[in-house]
Amino acid sequence: MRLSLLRQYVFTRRAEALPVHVPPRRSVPIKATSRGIAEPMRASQLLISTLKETPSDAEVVSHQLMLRAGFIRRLTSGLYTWMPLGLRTLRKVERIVREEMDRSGAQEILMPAVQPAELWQESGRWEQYGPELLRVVDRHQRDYCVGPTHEEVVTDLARRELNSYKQLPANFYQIQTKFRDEIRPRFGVMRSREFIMKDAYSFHLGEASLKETYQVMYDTYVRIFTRLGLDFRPVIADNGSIGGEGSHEFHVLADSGEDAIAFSTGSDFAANIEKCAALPAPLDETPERAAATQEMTLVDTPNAKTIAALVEQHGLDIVKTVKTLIVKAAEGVEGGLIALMVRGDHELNEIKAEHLPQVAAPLTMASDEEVRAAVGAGFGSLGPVGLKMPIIIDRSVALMSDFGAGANIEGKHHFGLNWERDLPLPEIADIRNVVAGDPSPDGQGVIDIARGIEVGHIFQLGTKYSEAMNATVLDENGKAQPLSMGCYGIGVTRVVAAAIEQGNDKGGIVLPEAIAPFQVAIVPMNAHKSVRVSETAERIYQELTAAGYDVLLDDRDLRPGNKFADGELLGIPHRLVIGDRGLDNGEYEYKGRRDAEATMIPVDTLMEFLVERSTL
RNA sequence: CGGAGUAUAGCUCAGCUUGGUAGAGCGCUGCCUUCGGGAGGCAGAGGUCGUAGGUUCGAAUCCUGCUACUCCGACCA
Repeated sequence: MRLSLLRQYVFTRRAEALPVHVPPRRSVPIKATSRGIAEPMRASQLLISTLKETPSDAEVVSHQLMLRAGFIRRLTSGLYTWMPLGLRTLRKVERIVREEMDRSGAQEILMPAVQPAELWQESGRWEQYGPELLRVVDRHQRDYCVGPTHEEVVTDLARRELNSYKQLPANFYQIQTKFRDEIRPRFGVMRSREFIMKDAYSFHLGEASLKETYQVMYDTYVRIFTRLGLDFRPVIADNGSIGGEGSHEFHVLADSGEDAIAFSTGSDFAANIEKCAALPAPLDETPERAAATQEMTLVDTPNAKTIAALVEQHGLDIVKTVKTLIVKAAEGVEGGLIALMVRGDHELNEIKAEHLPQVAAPLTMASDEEVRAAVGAGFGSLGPVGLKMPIIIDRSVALMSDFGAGANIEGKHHFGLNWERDLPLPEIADIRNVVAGDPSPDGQGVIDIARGIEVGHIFQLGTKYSEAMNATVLDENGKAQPLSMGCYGIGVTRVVAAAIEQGNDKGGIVLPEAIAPFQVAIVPMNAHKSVRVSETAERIYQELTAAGYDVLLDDRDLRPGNKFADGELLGIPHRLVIGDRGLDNGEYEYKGRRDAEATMIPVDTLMEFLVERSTL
């Protein structure tokens, strides 16, 4: 179509659609700063929908504050509108991600959000993925899904476009809306159904090249999260069925995080607790079982149904007690049940347990009735002695001596138990969560536990998709070889929530300068009366904007208290108050978002002062 | 999917037990006053009480179905 025709068409359509409403001309034109953010910048022209009260359905701080600050509004469960203020922050996150991805040599593309079922059938995930995959049917009754991830599409792209080893390695990324039909969306944008993700996919001939790019992406992620101003940690993750060492998660540290991560106080080691190996004993203890010193006794413990009660009522050291948990066994195990034992002060790691071949996946605890039918006693009286089912004990349980356990008789426990004397030593496995103080699996230092929000994940996929979808290139010998793949994700929308989860106080949001909706808020005092104030505020605003700062001029007709409160709630790092009082002394008032007190700064030092205080 | 709960004004909630025709605070509109930490006064707008049915002379209130949302659990890069 000729451009002139197109113009005419567009013009006509526009004229039809918008015949009446002509938006008022802005007094200052919209423009782009050096950061590329187009700015409405005058508060009176911006939708600043702040709430004084906390909406009742928001559970975590970041969600509460994002609603109160007018960053987001909920449409329905798991779906959110990004309001002007929130979008500014989101765009800044995207921008940093994009800049660093580009710097790493990755190429940006944009794939469709809606994907044909055929590709997913080819990879086998149409069946595997389950109800989290939102499936839709078009008018021709063809099946599609709304993409939760893009391995299939990108592998399809690669098999069409990549033919030769000479085109490799290649890394493609996009920043795009995904949809996962989460069973239970929660915490606002932290676990929503629709979200924005940066996902990258690299293609290689051979492992070495993959590992090289993987390392580049690891370094790129460190740069990204550092620039975002977040307290984060790369954490070893498990590759599951694919195997290998090639997976890291990036976690933002926050108490409300959904994941527990174990890290060493003596090295860089960090792992998701789900996957962190638990060594049998602390380093300063002998990893051998102490000799038996007590006789096995049968004790009446009618009121001791829990470990805590047992310890309380019978003076047992908690590390001399064991928990016996009965779960459904994998098919083929006689009786259908299996017992798992961990020390009284430890917790079963359900992921590890589920991976045991004898245990049914998903892990299912046996009901009280099932246990009574099989054992003759209920929860609280279970133990290994005479138990007629397979038993698997944790490594640390194997090292116990003189310990107490339920006797499989209602209201009775055995004390003074010893393996290989009173009962045979069962199969041993690592089935517990590591706890603070455990030795680090890398042999250096001890484990400490922190909570984290997973904001990034990098992964060496290998040839899983390329083989399933027949994506090959010719190598130097003219032979077709399957592509090795890596994939690298960052939850962009989740990053915003995580940043707020990490940065907040009574006043509201405290964002790093790199991603705050504005860097500087200018609050003129009494601007409607003092021409001097309003003109000065206007001038500073122009100067700072020209200098590349992202500035909000709060020209709203509100009382100062409202503006101060809003500025804090929004998390704007720098605040300048322009008032007659200060101007009489040749000063502006400055307050950093984290500062307890405001400081007066001489008018002519403003620029240097801001440069010094700015973290960008 | 299992368990629990909620649904009344834009937001936070009261009213429901014991049925009698709709309330508060905040927010919003106008006017006045005020202007350095979410001011004050006056006047207003705004609700088919989630929805469908039932009981009743009469239902926000009692009963039943449905829907939406929230929380706990199982699930999950």
